[in-house]
Amino acid sequence: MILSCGWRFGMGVFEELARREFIYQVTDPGLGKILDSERLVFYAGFDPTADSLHIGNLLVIMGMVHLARAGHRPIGVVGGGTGMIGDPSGKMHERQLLSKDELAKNMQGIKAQLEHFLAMGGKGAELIMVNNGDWLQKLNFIDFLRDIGKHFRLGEMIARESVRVRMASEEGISFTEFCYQLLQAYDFHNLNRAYDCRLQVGGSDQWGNITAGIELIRSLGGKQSFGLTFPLVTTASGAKFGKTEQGAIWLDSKKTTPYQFYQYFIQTDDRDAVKYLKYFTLLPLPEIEELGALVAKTPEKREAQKKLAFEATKMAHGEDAAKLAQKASDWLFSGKVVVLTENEGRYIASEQAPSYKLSKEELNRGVGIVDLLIRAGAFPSKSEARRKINEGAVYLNNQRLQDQNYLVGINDLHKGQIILIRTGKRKYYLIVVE
RNA sequence: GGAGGGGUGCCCGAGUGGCCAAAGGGAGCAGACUGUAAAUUUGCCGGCGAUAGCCUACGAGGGUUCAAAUCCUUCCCCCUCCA
Repeated sequence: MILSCGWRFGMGVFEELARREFIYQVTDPGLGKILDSERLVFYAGFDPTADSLHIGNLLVIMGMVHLARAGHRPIGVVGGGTGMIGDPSGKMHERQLLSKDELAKNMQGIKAQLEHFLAMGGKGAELIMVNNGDWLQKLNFIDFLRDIGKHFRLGEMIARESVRVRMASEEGISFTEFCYQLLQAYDFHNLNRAYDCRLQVGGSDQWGNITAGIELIRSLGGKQSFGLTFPLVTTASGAKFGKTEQGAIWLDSKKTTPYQFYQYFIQTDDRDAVKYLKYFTLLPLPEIEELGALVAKTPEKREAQKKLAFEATKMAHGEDAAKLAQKASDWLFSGKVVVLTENEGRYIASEQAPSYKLSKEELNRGVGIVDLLIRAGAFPSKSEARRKINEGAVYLNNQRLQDQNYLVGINDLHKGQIILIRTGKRKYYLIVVE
């Protein structure tokens, strides 16, 4: 469907999203038309448990980017109120209340990241950032029951997928969690009142909460509002997307360096490459199709993965950082590097890859390989390090090292001032000597 | 409030007095093969330690016993039914 609204080569944003496989469910098939003919205010919610988002949030972020590019105004909602209630089902640990300072800090971090992504998407409408604690904490229970609770039917609330699954599960569901949908519905209603926000987007697990909001708005006499959910990002091999042994891949370069970010994406399964290009880059679809053809024809060249890694890193960290990450990766994975020159090593270490500083004196004395592996962060315990050495998983300057008692010394320092440690096939650690 | 069932390692789950650091599966890591892919296959998978061994662990505390994940007791939490 080609609509005449001018701003996207004739393709409406909904169509674009659809072709990029962003659309999982829509509350009203007419949404596409409205998105192409009106400027809407829309929102997505984020958990303020950390001062950074991670790539599990990336699809929602990119969805916002597409919408914002098309002229729709984004609101980022941080769950400072709902986050306080949280999910109490995990037995021991009651959800910690975030302090005001923490919350403010986390919200600030998330806001900056969203703004960054929106800016990378080109000029779009300015982001509004709000904390739902601002209104949720003011609520009075009796008023809430009378004004809001009245509009909810228990049958519907219980029938919701998220609730039903939990009720059927062994651990059940607490009243608090059960009420979550009310609060999120109230958020939407509140944003609808305050900003004329008429669209909520989110992950597919948010469907029930979103529709609850839409119904509440309607019951309270608001204009028609909409919901749109994005699919769950999966990996072809069944692993969780965005999880590594070190934990989540964060968007904050202090938590996950651009090099690590780049590495995560370059390791993408062939079967996922095209999908991720559509999701996580702004490359035009025809270009993505071409890359897809290359995956089919010459998969060993990994062109799609390289492009994906570069573009995704660029979105998250900017073009300069993406180039640095790419260069560092090229060096390390060229297959030729036995010993890095000082310049290369310093460059990689300072910019990107995990590195560890060692003094010259200490190196003169010699450092046990097991200790060094732990200090460099390669393994969490000596047992683990020893085990891996025995398995042949440890490489010193790209030479397999199988002597647990090996003392790393000054002789391991060729050309430059760098010692290259690798564990497994692709995890590098640089030891920088000074 | 009553009756019954349950809480085991990252997750699922077996184990009802010693042979249990705890079967099996999943996830993860590593070796082989490869393309920084997948599939396959092999190994590892609480910590310290070269081995022996030691320490920490089966919801939390206390107890019985030479010996407890397993028995007793108190407490906490979850599920189902009844009130």
